[in-house]
Amino acid sequence: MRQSRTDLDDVFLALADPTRRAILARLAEGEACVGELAEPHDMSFAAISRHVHVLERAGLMHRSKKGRNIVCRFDGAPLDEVSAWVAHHTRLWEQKLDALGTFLEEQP
Amino acid sequence: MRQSRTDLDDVFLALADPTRRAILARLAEGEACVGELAEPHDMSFAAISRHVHVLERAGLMHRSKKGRNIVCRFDGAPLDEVSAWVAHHTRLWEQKLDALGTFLEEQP
DNA sequence: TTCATGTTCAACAAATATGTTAAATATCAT
DNA sequence: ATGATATTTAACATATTTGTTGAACATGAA
Repeated sequence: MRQSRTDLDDVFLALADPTRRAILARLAEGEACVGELAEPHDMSFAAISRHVHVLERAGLMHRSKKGRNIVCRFDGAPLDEVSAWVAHHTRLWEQKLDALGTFLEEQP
Repeated sequence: MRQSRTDLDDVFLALADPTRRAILARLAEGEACVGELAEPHDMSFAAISRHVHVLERAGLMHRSKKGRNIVCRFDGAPLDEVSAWVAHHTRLWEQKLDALGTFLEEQP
């Protein structure tokens, strides 16, 4: 029944969880392996591993093997789409508000 | 087990659905009642009504009664938080990339 | 080889999301 | 009052998320 997920769906969905945003915040500071990402969280390793997959599905990070670690690297590219969506709609809204204000001012 | 939802969770979650983004896009053009919002969607009225509630919970729109209609109005305020989060992390990431580039250039 | 480490995967449980239909509620028009 | 219109709510089904634990796998070290 559900429409297939778009890229933007995946990105917004990935960002809609505080643990995942924390992981991304950590990765924005520099690369880290899954173990390091898990460390600050009171949650099983496996759970973090899955959060990492959700972030990867959204394109917000990439993994690469390095010895027995998996190194994770932030990728901000999908955030551009988010920015664009938000900016576009914010602008539309503000224009409508301005138009309304002008209209009200012009009324006697 | 689940941590309580934050404002940002609600906003991102609300945005993570194409139907809801379409509703918001429509509202950014100007206010509309629930029936008008439902019209373009091949989905039951009740389903749209619930999407509207999700958007309202996120603070992205407000409802007010007008006769037998419920008028919905866009509110872009929560998008500022989204913008701020995205901008902050994009900036961090770019700084790290720049720093890495500089480091690589300085290597023999 | 053997053992510890880092990570994923499978199986499961509980919570949440998403949609449906039908009944309930409120308002406007006759 | 009666009936049509606009919206919500309840009851239900299904799918998805999110977490847990324990087994599986790959790699590096002894």
